[in-house]
Amino acid sequence: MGSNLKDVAALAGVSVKTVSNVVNGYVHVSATTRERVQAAIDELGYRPNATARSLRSGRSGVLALAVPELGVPYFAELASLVVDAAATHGYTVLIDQTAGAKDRELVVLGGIRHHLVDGVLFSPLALGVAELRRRTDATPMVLLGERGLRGPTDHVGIDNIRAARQATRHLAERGCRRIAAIGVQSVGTGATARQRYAGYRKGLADAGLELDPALVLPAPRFHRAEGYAAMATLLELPDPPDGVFCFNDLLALGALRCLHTRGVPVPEQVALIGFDDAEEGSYATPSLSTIAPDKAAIATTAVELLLSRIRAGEPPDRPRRLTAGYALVARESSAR
Amino acid sequence: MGSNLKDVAALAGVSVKTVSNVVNGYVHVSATTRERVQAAIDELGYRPNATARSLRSGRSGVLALAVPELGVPYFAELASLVVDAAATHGYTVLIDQTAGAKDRELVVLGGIRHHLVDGVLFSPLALGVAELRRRTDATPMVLLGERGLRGPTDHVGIDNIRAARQATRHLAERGCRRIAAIGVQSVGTGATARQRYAGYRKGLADAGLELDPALVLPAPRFHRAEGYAAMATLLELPDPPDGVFCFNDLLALGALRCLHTRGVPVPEQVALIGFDDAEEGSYATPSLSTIAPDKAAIATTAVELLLSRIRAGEPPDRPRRLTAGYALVARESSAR
DNA sequence: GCAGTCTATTACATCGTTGTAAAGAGGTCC
DNA sequence: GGACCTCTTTACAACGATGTAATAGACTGC
Repeated sequence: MGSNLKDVAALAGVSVKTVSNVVNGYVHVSATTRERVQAAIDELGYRPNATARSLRSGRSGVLALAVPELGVPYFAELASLVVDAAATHGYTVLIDQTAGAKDRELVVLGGIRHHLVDGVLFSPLALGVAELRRRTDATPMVLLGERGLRGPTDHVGIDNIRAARQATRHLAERGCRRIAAIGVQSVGTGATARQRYAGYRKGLADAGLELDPALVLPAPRFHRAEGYAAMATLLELPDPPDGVFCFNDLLALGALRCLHTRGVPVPEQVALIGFDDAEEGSYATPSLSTIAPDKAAIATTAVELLLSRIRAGEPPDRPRRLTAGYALVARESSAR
Repeated sequence: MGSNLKDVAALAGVSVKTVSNVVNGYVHVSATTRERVQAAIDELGYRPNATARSLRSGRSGVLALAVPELGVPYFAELASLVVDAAATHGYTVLIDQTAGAKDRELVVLGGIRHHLVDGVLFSPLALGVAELRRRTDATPMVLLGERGLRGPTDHVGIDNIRAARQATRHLAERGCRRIAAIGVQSVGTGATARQRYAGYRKGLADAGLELDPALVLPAPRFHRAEGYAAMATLLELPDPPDGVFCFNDLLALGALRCLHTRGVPVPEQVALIGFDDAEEGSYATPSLSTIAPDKAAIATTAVELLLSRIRAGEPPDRPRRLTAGYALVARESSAR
């Protein structure tokens, strides 16, 4: 089965190039030779070697997607959409997991499978503008996530600050007066966390509320367990919160579980809002209010931007920063 | 930056092969040339072209993983583990989503990016033994999932029948007398669904319970919404169930949400058990009892089996079928 | 001084494909 | 009959890397 053009050519009694012409649908091939060649192809079960093609053409038809971890629903859903978006353009996607670790993110910057990948979609957690600026690899790259990163790189994301501000205001409008935040980060650059925190503070200000540092809790990895633990801490405060803005849905779901366990009614005593719109949240009880980024738009926009860069062939004169939409989805966890 | 060995060789004033020798750490290179070459490499920012290497060596260092959809936590978690397992062996993973559609699964069988992929991990939904037998592509392939498929292909999975039987018995032991099943499938071969259904019937028999066809509901895609709808149907029966075995956790979580909405206490009035052990289930309220397949074992075993086939280079004389472990995790949704 | 051994480096072919240029076959036109 | 087309097919080089075999040089030992 490991047949190549040469084998087919020998069997059909034609030159290698003629077989190649048949395979690629070149027009000036006589009907008889075409048939003969096709028969040989079928007999040998010939399949073109994508590696050789790629070496010849300089294009592999493969994109890389580097995310922290597929176990987090947001990244899994995003990956799913990216894979589909790439497929509509004839591209396949290679996945890299960084765990948000700086060393592994640097590997991504250095270049994954050099020349085997036409372009890179990268959702960094630990790296900042400085590292991005130092990048020398010429493979086109588009960042997913933080709109705020004023780096030299193309970028697609939503306006995190505005969305977080809106989420916070939503809780305030619902009547909350002590609004906590779960998810600030000191690790890495924590660009996402920082922006959502900034939005949170603006939202508080909008509502004329004071920032109480005791209500701001960290969560280095945005996992459920951290949300649970943070909520437990909040509930033990002398003056616990009546609303919580979690920087992603996993944190919110962890917090929700904690509230259930302690018998705290949601939303009556504590209202809750998350971020990401993981499908999971809409099936929780109570269903989870959240900020729903337009993930499909992010995926298709990012893929198209990346492909346009690949087609252009030259490094961008200046980075493009595209913004996708989002919506505040009010569900039961923040109902009045 | 698109430099190659030739450019480096020219700059260093040596032959192409010498540069290659330096890059590959060949021993018989004098210290002075090595230095000179290394300097040239650094100056040009040379990176080996993985495509060319791959053409030369016949190995790409890339595995393909074909799953129905990453949006389903089970496949996302599995993909995450597969990517990590592959990475420990220096391999990268390319992801293909089939949506469980027959035509797209056939594409996978036909070969993805022929020769650009060293091996394929495939979790088929629609295809059966007949199609697998017709496969002609020689790329090593390992199936993930259904242990029962008596096809010609290597395989890693858990004993679905036994696990499902145990789950059903678990509900019976808890006192349930009318145990429903959600998740039978008529689409495709539905091997997973069929096996879990078989286990369900055996479990009923073990407990001396009769099978009531009204309690067996379909779910073509194993999604939350289907679980919700099926549960709604069950609750409208004149004689509704007191226990439900859902063929995966998403169905169970959908069912759970439905029960909450109708005010049915879980597990007091209806007990619930799922399958897959999605992390989500352990944070639901009540937390979800489930069958927990050893996903890490499945991923590492499958990757290692696949790599051994790749190393061997020849098609297997006869397929290997490896079985990973699982555990029944009893949580609140089936507490006494 | 010369065979023999070892090191360092090189030219060349090759992996499978396709672009380029050119050659052969057949026909038309004046 | 020769110039000039068009259509079909071909040989060759190239993409970037590495294995093979060969070369040149340095050193050993007698």
